[in-house]
Amino acid sequence: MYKYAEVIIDLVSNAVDRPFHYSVPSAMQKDLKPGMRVTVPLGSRRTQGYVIRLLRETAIDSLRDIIAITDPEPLLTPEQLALAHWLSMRCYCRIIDAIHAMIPASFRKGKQPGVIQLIEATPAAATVNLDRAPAQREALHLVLEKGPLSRSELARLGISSQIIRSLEKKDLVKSTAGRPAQVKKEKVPPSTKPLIMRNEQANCFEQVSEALELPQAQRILLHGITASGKTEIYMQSIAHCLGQGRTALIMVPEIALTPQMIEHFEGRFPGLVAVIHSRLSVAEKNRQWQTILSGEARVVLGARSAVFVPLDNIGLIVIDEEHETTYKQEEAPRYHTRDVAWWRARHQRAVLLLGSATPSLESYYRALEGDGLLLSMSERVTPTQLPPVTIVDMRKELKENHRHIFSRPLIVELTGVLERGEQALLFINRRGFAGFVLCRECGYVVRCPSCDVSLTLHKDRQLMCCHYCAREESVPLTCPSCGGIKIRYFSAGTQRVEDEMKKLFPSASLIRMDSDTTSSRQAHEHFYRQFRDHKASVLIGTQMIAKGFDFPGVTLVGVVAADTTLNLPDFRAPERTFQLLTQVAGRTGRGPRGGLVIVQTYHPTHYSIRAAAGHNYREFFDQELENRRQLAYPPFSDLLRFLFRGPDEATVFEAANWFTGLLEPIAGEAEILGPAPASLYRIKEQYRVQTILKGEALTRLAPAIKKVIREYHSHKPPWPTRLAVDFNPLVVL
DNA sequence: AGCACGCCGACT
DNA sequence: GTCGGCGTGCTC
Repeated sequence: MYKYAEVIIDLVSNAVDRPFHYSVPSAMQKDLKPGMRVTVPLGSRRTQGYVIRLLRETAIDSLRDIIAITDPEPLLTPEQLALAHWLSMRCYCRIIDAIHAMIPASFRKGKQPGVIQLIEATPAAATVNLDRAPAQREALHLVLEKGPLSRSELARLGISSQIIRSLEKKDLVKSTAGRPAQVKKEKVPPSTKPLIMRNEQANCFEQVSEALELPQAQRILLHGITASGKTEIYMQSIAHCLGQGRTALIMVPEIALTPQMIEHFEGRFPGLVAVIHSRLSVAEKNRQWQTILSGEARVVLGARSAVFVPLDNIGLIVIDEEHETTYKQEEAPRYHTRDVAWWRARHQRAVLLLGSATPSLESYYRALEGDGLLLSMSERVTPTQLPPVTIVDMRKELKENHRHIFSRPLIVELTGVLERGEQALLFINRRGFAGFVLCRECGYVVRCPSCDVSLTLHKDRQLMCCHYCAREESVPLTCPSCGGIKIRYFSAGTQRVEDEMKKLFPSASLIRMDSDTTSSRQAHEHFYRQFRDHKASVLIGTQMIAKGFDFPGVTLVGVVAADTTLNLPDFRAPERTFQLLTQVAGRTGRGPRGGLVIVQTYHPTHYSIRAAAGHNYREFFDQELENRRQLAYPPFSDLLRFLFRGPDEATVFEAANWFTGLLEPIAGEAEILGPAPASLYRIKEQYRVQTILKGEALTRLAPAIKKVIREYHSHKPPWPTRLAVDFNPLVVL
């Protein structure tokens, strides 16, 4: 018998980030299982905790008893417990942070929904004589007749909970965890049939099927250009996997999880799909979770957080658009969905299928090196060509005295599109009107007083807005520095593009989509429909229009300023630019009239832009890989970022220096960069200083690093400086 | 995270 | 003399 339990306290604090041992009262020993939630004494009060392990013995002498078991069933599966431990080592997070990532927040407060107590008769009930307790006899009779009943059902039949308790005491009934009957969905989307695949597609599917038949975990990268039919391969692979009696987990970027997308899957696998994402209501999330726990759901479709769902017997994990940055969680636990998925694939001997038109450098390099399978598709499903891309050199435009934010070629093409009644997308990766406001006489730039960035002009509200802390200031009429009146607005945003469109083409109907106009999912849906139904001819937007807008009516895509992303001081800027341009370019040329892409840039010869224009992933990859090799950046190394932030500049540096000193003796071959001010040195009144550890296979250092982090947190007096640790961060700003 | 313990200022 | 301020330290 296990007399002791290892418990993780449900408090988000570094001070209790370690297992605590408790003794299990003998009455509880038969019920307590790992993964269960319990009430335990801690100091002078009670807290919730999670049992991570049962123990036969312990070296701790001052043991206290577990007070109670919270739910009838474990909240965490054995796989999730193992995964939580791995996550805490990999992401340097508290174990409780890892645990919280696996359980919906609504489950954690109060009782576990979807699980109810069912009252069931014990074998002893058949022979017992209850003549002197008629109420109990009647209750027992009902339970024997009608099988397990919930307390509420018994209450409806006139059996009080007092009676049930008496029967429990006599061991004539016992309560077990059960689930209420399923609520059936009213609407079932029309079912869809598998499509006939092209040769190339069928070939890729064949290879995935073969991998599914193998007994070991397999890693496959499916590199297919936009519209090459990756989704159909996913669908048929899922079907194959279900045919083996296994389940499938499908990850998509949050933004792709539209009602159309969900219907698509539900239509193909009616009654088998559970959908998990952050915007579900509490009740809906509970319902979806329940279908997973009960085994009713065989396919789980979800965004990032769904990678932790307690789905058993997984045969296939798909990560669609695997390069997307939304797969990285930017708060603790700072995991990458791809890494967690690969862990689970290995654990369950499943196939991990990564799909993308522009794979991350890490994934493509890994596949090229022979770690896993690389499948490629270079043809579109419909026999349309990839659109020709014209690069416009904005320096030349300027030299020839054309100062407009739209180059002459773009104006010509826009005119044509509007005359022919076609549609255009205008992409600009900045919201607002102007990126910064500058005095032409003294060069003064209006900056946010709390953050280390310039303010963005929002002309509609006549305000300047900080895109980091949302602070708003009025627009100065005269320069606050020199009193000059020659104020200019630099680098255009979506509002400016809208303004200029209205001036140039007053009769054109426009839609602007950015986080200012399109904050809710409903707004997103609304604009999507409007544009699809040709209620507007030009759609102006940020990143959010780069994905999922597959309209045959679109014959022109204009990238107003390709340099916005390229100029970010981040080593992944070229990769992000290439991905974005490729994605935007893929929005056109889907109809019979073909399409055209115009990219405006001040860096017309940059390889990211040239390769995107030539639809040549390999050209981009080879060049970028060489750069990464030179600088020993990923995939040739791992990065570990320690970000210190706090309100006092000197203290933040002091903390960072002290911590970095602790790191030196354990760094080994790894290189220590910093401490240095982060590119965004100040956000919301907080100074930010970072130290970056760069080296091959940093995971080997994990235990030692974990110790250093521990020491930092236990140092007295505690630093008022917060430390965030990020393994292989995607953005280093 | 919370809560007790502890060691210094202004009060019924 | 005590009540209570919040810095410091601990919780199986």
